[in-house]
Amino acid sequence: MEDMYEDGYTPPILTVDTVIFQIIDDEFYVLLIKRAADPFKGAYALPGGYNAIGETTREAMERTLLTKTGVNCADLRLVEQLYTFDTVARDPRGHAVSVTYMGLGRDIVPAESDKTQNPGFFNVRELPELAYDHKHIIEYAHDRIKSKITYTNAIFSLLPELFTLTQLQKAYETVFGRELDKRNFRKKFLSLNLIHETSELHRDGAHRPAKLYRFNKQELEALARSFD
Amino acid sequence: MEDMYEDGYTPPILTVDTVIFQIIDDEFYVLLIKRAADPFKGAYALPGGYNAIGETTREAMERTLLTKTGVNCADLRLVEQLYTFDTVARDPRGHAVSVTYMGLGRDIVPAESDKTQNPGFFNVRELPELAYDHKHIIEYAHDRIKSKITYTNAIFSLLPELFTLTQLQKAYETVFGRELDKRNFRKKFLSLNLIHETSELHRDGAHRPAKLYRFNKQELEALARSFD
DNA sequence: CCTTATTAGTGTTATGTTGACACTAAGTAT
DNA sequence: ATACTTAGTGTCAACATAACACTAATAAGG
Repeated sequence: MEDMYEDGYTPPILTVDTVIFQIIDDEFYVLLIKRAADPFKGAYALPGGYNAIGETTREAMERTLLTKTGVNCADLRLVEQLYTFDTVARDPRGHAVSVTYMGLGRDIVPAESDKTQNPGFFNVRELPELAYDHKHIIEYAHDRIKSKITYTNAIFSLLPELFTLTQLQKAYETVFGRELDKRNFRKKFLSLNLIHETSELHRDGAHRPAKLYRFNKQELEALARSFD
Repeated sequence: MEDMYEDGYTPPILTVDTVIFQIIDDEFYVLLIKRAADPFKGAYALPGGYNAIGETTREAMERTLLTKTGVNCADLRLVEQLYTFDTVARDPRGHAVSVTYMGLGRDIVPAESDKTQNPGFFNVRELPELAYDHKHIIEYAHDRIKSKITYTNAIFSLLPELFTLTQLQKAYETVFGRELDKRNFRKKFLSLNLIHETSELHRDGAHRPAKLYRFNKQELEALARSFD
């Protein structure tokens, strides 16, 4: 039992857990599953699972996300490792180590099927009871993205390719959970030179149409100045 | 071989690696060992090792640090997890996952003995050839602490309990690797209310003695405003 | 076509922060 | 007493932040 490796080394259990966020109707949502088995059977939890030998934690994350929620990691716009938690006793057999990831995207639709475990997006302001320390992990991820959008262009990952300045501001407000001043926001954000105006307009009802903008890059880049 | 766990799950190899920094003579140093065995026999590397079953990564870090360098984690002033690297092929038997930690302290002395592996502090500006991707991990850790001292009081961990403003400024300059303006530094840092003056003076040669200061807290706290 | 409703879009001012810059103060050594 | 060395201090200009209200452009409905 102990000599799987030649020198008698036995590693602990390794798992991954993933926090997928997206904005829906100007609210911030996180992807959860309902646990089908003990421990915490019937409770909600982050999608995750065991990290098998021979796969990277990133690969294990992509695999478990697809299996448990039907979400393809390639449809996410930004994925990054968050933190590694020792405190998650995922497995009744003993101590487990969980590497966590955060993923951001738009129009992500979990697939309901036999193999999936009732995946769905939940408003982060009204979370159900969560298994393990997953509430803590979600808060950690939320803090990370709040911080990240102040010194990078990470907000692109939550927006469509073409967007109005109002949509951009709303995305910030949704992540921050507070309102921002319209004129100050526009002045500051435009000075960062992360986006450029297009010739297209967004028509959306009985009012003046808004110019549509596009990010210069759809990859993460750090800002010269921080944003807030 | 595959059924150590009842359901056939076999975890990958789990290791920890630790980046210990301290300031010596106004230069920034990192703790390295000389590898006694292949792979990379004879090359320098971060202290680290296998994470056994039943211990947390933090416990594995403390254990391997003590074993390989004689440094007791309790003598460090600040320890935090950095990142988990999949890319460290520590083990020729295959893919390994390495959880890394950063530790900061002062007057840390590695112990030379049979069990230790030639531990010593190396100036981060003149590093020897390093095993694995440990150079990358050290740079990652260095970036982290550079950033951390701009929005927390983390610098306390590199200073003695009583210190002068000049020593404080030198500590920042050492971590940043660049010089700061004396008047602006003092004005800004004192406005953060992290430290208070004591009645003691530091006499150090044929010149005006300097007031000694003390941190209000010897624990990590975030700043209201960022510092730079 | 005119009115209304609705969101888009814009500038100024006061306050605070940053960054550049040079001299006096207090001690020791000779 | 003089020289030397590090400690300690203030101003000003440039820039960033935060508070704040009106006009512009369109669609819908009468």
